Amino acid sequence: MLNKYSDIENCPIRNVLNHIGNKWSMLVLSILDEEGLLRFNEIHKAIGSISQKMLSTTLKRLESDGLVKRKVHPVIPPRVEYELTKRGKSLIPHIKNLVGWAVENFNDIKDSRLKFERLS
Amino acid sequence: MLNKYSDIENCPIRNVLNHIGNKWSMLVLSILDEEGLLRFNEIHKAIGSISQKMLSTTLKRLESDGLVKRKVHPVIPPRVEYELTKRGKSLIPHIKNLVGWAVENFNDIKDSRLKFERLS
DNA sequence: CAGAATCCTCCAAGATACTG
DNA sequence: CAGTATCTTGGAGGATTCTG
Repeated sequence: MLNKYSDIENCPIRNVLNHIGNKWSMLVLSILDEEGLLRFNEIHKAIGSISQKMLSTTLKRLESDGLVKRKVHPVIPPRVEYELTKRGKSLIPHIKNLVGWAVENFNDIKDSRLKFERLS
Repeated sequence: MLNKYSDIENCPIRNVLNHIGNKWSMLVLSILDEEGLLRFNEIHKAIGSISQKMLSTTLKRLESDGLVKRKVHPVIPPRVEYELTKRGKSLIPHIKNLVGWAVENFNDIKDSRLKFERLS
């Protein structure tokens, strides 16, 4: 370990992103927070642009981290429902704060980007 | 726009991740917050494992978003210093909250993962 | 309905070498 | 010292097909 920032396995900053910093995780968590209990296809329709494979992968990762609970009803056709766990719910406020910051600052950031491009 | 979650350009959730959800941005922001004004090579050494190219790319993106200020001193050899802007500083508390959550929950998450793997 | 399996594309990220 | 300029690659993500 070179220093306190370079230890990938145990650096909390790095680990945050490896858990929820991928393309779909925060979006799925936010939807489950807003909509509550949802079936696979309901989440699928809510996002619209996600593929079945990526939704499946994302849900599996969130389930393995204990952020989402998967309930299988043994009926035909299958009925599988997803909802946030207690741990998942505890993450929601932080996501909302981040989203709130992004909403507040997005226009200014877009302006900064335009200025930056004109100077390049 | 299919619904409120699927509009990639204007969805704040998606935009948060596109800005700071890449591999190095949050780490660089955190280091600049803790260490204050730093030269290019000082950041490079602080992280250790990042390549010059990725550090350059990351700093440029943060600068273009107005999160980091770049000061060039016209001397030889070159001296370039980086520090957080006001906007960059306003993001720090949210990052810290997220990191705090990750630190608190990381052991439990690792346990969940092990259990999940044993059942698969 | 809820996915698994397969194949494919593309780009973030890395390695290396060079420079004002 | 503080970067570019190229080249390369692993793997996230996507498209399509199949199934209990």
